[in-house]
Amino acid sequence: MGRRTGRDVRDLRRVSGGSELKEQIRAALESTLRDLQLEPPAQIQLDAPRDKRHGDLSSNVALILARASGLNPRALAARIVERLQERDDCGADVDLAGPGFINFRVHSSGVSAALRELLRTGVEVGRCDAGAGARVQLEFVSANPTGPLNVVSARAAAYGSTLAAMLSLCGYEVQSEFYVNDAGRQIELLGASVRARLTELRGGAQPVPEGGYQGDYVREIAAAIPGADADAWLALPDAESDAAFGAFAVERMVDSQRGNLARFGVRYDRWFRESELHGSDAVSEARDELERSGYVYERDGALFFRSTTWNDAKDRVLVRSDGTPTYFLADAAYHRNKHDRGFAKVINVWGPDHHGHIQRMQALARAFGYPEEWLEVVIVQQVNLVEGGEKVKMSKRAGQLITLAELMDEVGEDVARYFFLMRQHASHLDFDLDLARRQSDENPVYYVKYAYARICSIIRKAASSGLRLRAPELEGSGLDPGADAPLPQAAALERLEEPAERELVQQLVDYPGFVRRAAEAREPHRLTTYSEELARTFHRFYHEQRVIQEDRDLGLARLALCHATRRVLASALHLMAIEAPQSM
RNA sequence: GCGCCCGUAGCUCAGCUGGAUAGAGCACCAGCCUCCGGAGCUGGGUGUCGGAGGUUCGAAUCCUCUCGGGCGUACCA
Repeated sequence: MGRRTGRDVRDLRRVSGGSELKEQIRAALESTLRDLQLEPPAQIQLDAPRDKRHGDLSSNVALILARASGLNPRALAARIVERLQERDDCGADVDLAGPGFINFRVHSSGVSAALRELLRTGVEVGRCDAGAGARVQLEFVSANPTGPLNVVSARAAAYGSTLAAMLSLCGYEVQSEFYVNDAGRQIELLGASVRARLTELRGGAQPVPEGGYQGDYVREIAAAIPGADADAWLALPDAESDAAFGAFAVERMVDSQRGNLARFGVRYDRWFRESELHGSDAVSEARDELERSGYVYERDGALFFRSTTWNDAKDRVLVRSDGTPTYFLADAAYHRNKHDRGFAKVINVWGPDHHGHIQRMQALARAFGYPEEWLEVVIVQQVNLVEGGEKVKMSKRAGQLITLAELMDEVGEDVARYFFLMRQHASHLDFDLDLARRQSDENPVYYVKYAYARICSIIRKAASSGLRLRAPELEGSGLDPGADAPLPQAAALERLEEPAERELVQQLVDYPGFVRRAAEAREPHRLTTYSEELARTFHRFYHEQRVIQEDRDLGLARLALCHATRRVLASALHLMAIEAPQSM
């Protein structure tokens, strides 16, 4: 898989992203520009304006080309509009507005054709081939197996799993991975802590070591050790004993983390053990390769990596003066391993405490000779739980952590996922526990779910009064797939002319491109915004127009609109791993 | 000190990689159920987009500086 330049990506977008309608207008516009002896810009901007009065699509070409053409933007736009109006291949009414925008109001035949296209695309709305099968690895959470998952890990889990689903829908071959740090000093400490608690359980007295783990879960682990094993491990010399207890504890913790993540709707393609690297030659190979690269030197008996070559604040230690490898070297080996596995791109989702590590990691990738865009690091910012208007104090040492499991017990999986996804990942998140607990209209998750349930209800109701459409994706869903009535022809859908209907159609048609842009920007939170807006438009449509009514053709057209909305909402909720309820 | 992130309505935040009069929710007020689900809809008002420069037809968005807040800055992981 070769490097993909920005240009390649743009070209792909044009092929796969835009609706036919948009491409038709784009083509007409390009051709008009050539008629006027103007070179069309590399990428003609043609977007839906915020304000509906400006039409369905709007282009800024006149503003862009004004300088080159020697005309002021408005005059140039006027000439372009004039030419466009003479053509009949545009499928839209054209007019000039503002400082030189060219606005298109798509004919209703075009709108209905777009809707029909969406309804015909099969079960997977929003699927496109922007990724062209490129292999992407997405690593997220990767919390140490030394304690339960906290809320930042939970946020990263919601973020990462949703992004993975989005990329996958956009044609990338995604592998999700959890890196388990099951080696090193922290594991020894965990083992020693468990051993201390076990001794305590047996009536002895042994303090938890300096810097060890204090939480109750350590006692629980100790209590779960089979007696015979415990006897044997206690008899070992200290270092080996710690290691034995540590290994047991790690397995317990990983199982628990895996279980909680699964409950949270997150499953990984692979759980990668750091110990796997140490057990093979991977670590020493990474070290050798770095030494060959020449970006390595020895000082004070330790081996340093010259990461300052790539703007890191200081050089980093690879091997300590006592001869033991650092976590950083293991990480080097890990990323080398990722590269060897053939990923075209690797995305690491890290917590806020790791943002200082980005430079050195990028430096490593550079030293290994990987392309600049190969490694992408995303930081998911911290989470404040807010209750009664105040931040909940969380102290790791006192064991007063709110865990993912507790959060799910408290507010439910769907609410938790949605709340974590509501905010941009780079922003600190205030998680309002009071609001999250409320199962009411104030809680935005239910707003979206309610819209979905309402649509399902309408579909049921319509079927019982003889109004039904063929909708194969509803097989086995409990909703009537209505095998007898085919999808209305575009002509029938043309009757969807009310403002609420047109707006709904346009939001629906925009969905595939929206998902793709959100995926490429690594911003899954946009799905929540989109879902809420779509739900709002649907509710308005529902209040303004009746689906089930005398005029059967109009009823079928509106029912088709309901089906399309249902599919898109289902897709968005599915990407977020949130249940779409048929009733609530 | 250095680095990263964030400053948008009273509060919590959107703003889809530069577009037209900056938008939602919450909170407050007033309306809407003989009718497909009222967990809904409709109206009512809020802004020096932290500040100052710059880039250009056009800036919340890009660049520089600056002021606040947060986090990070281990031969820990």
